[in-house]
Amino acid sequence: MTKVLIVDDEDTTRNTISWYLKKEGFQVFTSPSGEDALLMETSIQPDLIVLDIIMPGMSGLEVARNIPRQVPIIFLTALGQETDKLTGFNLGAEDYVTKPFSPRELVARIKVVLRRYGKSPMEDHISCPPFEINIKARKIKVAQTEPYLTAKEFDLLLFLIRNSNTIFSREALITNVWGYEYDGDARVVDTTIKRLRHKLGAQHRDCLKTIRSSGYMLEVITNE
Amino acid sequence: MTKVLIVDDEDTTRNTISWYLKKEGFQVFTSPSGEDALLMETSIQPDLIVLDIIMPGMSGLEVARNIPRQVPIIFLTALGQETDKLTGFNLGAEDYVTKPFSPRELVARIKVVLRRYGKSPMEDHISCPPFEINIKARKIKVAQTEPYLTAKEFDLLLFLIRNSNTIFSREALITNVWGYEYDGDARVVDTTIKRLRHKLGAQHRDCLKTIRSSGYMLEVITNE
DNA sequence: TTTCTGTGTCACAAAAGTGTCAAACAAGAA
DNA sequence: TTCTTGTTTGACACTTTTGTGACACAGAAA
Repeated sequence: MTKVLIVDDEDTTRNTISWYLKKEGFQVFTSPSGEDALLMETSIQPDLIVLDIIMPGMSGLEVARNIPRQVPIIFLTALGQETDKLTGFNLGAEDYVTKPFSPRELVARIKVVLRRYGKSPMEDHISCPPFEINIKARKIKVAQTEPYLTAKEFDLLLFLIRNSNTIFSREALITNVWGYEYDGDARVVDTTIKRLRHKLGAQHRDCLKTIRSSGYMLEVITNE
Repeated sequence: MTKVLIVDDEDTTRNTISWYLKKEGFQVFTSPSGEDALLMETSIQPDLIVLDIIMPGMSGLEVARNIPRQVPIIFLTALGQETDKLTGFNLGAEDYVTKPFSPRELVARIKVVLRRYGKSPMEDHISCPPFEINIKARKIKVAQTEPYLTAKEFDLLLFLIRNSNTIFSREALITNVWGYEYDGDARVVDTTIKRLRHKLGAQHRDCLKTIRSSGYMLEVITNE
């Protein structure tokens, strides 16, 4: 699974790119600030970073300077900031995209850079009986049925499937599925789990285990 | 099991951080004062310390200065104490978090620092015949069976397995399993042991030895 | 605009876990 | 044996945690 981290202070930009990349089967992480991005970088270890240069607080260039690891970066920049371009390439930038840009173009460039780095193409299908997930289409098949899941439901289930047979506290699920900055009641998880169980039907609702006073877990049969 | 020591004079701060960390599977110790913290540090040998700078009595910086061992420290500081920041980094601070802070952010930073130090939050499997413990799923296998254990039962058994063939007094078990702050009858241990024995069944209930007027011990065969 | 869908919050009911207690019981000392 | 001390156990009350339906609200769609 190829991980891409998007750093930009504008919500719309983040969301747009994120949406297009998810559709292509990437695992997407976003951060609205350079400071947070640095933290996330270490823990996520993304395969590529899309980095806005102009941000309040720490600039994209500073972020790039402070990343210890060698990771390809694509900078987003306003029209005609030629000096930045030079600095950026010195910092190991792989590419530049000038705002405003077409998301499709950005996705294409991301793919090019990843290919250059020998990253395997993104996964687009996961099989984890009884689940079959088509990531690009964001569709899930359980045994014969193909229940309709909303965005959050899908994300949560996908995360649990990727990490099956592991307990996650509500907090952990919040940070992994709802995201870093989400601040709200952790019991949304309960509600979403409930909705998922309902949609999975009597047959498979039991895959979603409650581990009392610890959290939730997706249990699937492992044939060791 | 990764140990984190939290030092802060405010009860709420201590408790909040503690709660979030425990949810993530860390073993948490807390201290309301710098003096105590120093004592605890030597006996506990935590993997990371979260240290408030401003405290009555000994300040966080002094504490840091007096810790002989090399251990990563994350300082908590009030907004804009820039001078402190410098001093702290000289004392080997790994990170700074400015109060007020989001607990989720702090947890994320703690994980980053621990990763940098090559510590992961949890091991995931223990084998100690006839016991097999899957920590990620909080499941325990005894010979063929897989008895359902409640949270406390699991914690107690896990502790005893980790420290098998060692006698613990009820008080010791209370502080290690129930936690420092627990104040209640130490005889809960008796009840929990009883419930465990019941669930282990006739085959293995004898692993849980009673050492009259000393405490309890888990006895397993060691083949040296 | 109005309508519809997805998402989060809340309050309450139901379920499950935990601690306390007292009586019955065992071990060891005198 | 008998006494004393410490342990086992079941019952019960109480607390915590979870499930669920109803509702509010925002943003997309019509």
